[in-house]
Amino acid sequence: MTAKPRLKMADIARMAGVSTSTVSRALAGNTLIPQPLRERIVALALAEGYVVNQQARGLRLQRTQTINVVIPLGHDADQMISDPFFLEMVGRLADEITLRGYEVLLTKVLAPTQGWLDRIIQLNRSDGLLIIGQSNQHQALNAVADAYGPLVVWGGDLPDRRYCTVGVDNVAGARLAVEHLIGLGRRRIAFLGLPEAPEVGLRRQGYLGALEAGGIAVDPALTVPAHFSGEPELEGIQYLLSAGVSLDAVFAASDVIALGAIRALAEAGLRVPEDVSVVGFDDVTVARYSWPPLTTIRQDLGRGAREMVNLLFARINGQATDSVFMAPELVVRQT
Amino acid sequence: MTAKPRLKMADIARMAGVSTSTVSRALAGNTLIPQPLRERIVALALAEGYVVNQQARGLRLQRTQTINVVIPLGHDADQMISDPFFLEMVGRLADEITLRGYEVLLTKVLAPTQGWLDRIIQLNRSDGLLIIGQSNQHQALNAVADAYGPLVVWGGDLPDRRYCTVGVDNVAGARLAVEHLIGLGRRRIAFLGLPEAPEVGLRRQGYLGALEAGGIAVDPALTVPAHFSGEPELEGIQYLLSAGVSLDAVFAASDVIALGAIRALAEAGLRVPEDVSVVGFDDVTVARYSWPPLTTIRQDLGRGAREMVNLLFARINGQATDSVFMAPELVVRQT
DNA sequence: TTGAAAGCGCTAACAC
DNA sequence: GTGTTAGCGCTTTCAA
Repeated sequence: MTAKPRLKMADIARMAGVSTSTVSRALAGNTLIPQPLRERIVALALAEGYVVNQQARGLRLQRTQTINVVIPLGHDADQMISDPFFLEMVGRLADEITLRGYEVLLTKVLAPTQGWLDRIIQLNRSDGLLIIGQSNQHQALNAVADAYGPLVVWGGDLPDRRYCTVGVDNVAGARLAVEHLIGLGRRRIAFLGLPEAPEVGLRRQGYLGALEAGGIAVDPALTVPAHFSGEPELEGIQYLLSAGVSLDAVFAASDVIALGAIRALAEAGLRVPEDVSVVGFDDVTVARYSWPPLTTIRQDLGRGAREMVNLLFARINGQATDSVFMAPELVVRQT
Repeated sequence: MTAKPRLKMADIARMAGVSTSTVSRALAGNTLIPQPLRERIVALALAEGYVVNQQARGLRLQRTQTINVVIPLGHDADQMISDPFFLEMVGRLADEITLRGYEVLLTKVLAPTQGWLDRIIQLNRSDGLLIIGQSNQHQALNAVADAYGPLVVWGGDLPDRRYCTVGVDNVAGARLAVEHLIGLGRRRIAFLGLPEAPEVGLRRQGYLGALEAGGIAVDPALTVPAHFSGEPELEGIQYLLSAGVSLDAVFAASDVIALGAIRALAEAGLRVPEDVSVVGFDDVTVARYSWPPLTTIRQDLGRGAREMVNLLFARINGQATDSVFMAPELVVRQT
């Protein structure tokens, strides 16, 4: 293995018998350089496998051609992003960013500490920030948004929000879900999810609103704080069942929680949807693959990612942008 | 929104009444600077929210403190990485890389063209490459590995492989799966997967080997090229069923394909596992959440990611490394 | 049309 | 101990 030294622009310049200025201009497609020479230099670079060093270029130009996708993990103690929703979002964002000729820097912030956002910005590693989920960092986001423009957040519409946000109308989505369950004749509807997470909190608001509108009294025993991912959501339902709480429906704050619940119900000998109806939230890919296929509230991830990236690039160009909250959609499948 | 100018080291130096050299040394924890002064400078930087500009630092130091996670998409026409296996791998790698104080640059290569790997290297955006999946780039990887050290690939053990690889013994895994099915008394075992993908090809080898060892004649009609992700895998099984091919078991090259198959079987009125047994490959998170829970071949993603990152850092430090192929494990659940 | 030279923000060899 | 200075690889102003 002979580590061959990397080429620099000066090498190409020497080979071509011109200065680095000329190479730089030629590679940038500058029409000051006559086309034949330009093409000769471009061909030479290609043949030698030379590409401009982005680190040096970035320092000079004061930009990085990179977007930082950040996942703050304030609630989730476990180190992993295991929720497929986050993972799919990362994939979609990466597609959109790549499409625009930018690179993706992926950052997970395990325990957001004072100044974490400032730090990321000062590091000068990206031209803009895409934050997936507000976690428990609503105030930190507000504080930074006043002084730093190129920032777009995926999340819910919280009061006093001053940062540009893309998301779904969580309250409306939850209402859709619970109204559907009520329409099915269900009355004992459990809510599974950690309400401290902003979006889950909004979904719980929608749940409570729909119950009230349906004339159903809220039973606090039917709310179980389930984690966003991992195994613990199994325990949520198991806890309810072992406590002897009767229920005929479950509204879960995420599809993963819903799938866990279905499994726990099945293990307890309850049939879905005959004995208990279940509705999830997200319409993650696996919701379609589970059996029975999961009824859920669809968030259009593809569109969400596109909106986020569009807004971010607008903001990078100094434009002001509004937030976008998309209408959620009930996808009735078989649970 | 007042875009406040970013601080540079010179600003901190002025505030502290010292030179930038001193600040640089202090921030680096250099003991040449007396501890009180060092602490004063560190405190000042913290108070001002100053962090060293990584772009400038990287140029000077000739390193980026960044690992490039690359996903070559040679087979899959669709732009998305939708297979949860890839997505989970990205998450795990990100965890391991972050743990070591490095950043993650995520790159998807949609249609790998001549010289794509050289280009990534010449871009100088990372200190090492982690390639997820060989796709159809075995030769390109071999070619580059001779001259570029810090490169580790997730994939199968192909002949003539010269690059450092981490993966699972795909042949053994497939054998495990098919032996299990044979042990269940199954004889008409279908194989679902695109054999052009290297790992799938190896899994098919194991499938054929196990059939032979079990004294079962191979029926070519039972091999259906199913895509790695997306909906098309549904069609695979549907095609078989509509063609009137009888089968009593399915070995799928991935869990996603297996889940699609289960759904197609259910829609055709066939019960899993009563009428048809199904075994997947990967043990992706959702394999546990599906109902019935999927029997599958487990690849230890956590360990795999750890091995890849460890090997990569060893190689960054100039060490030679061996490849690692882990023993797969049959996880018997209910299909 | 092309090249020389300055400078992006940082680190470290060298001088004091 | 601390500061001066050179230079990492590039782009672009300025001069020719």
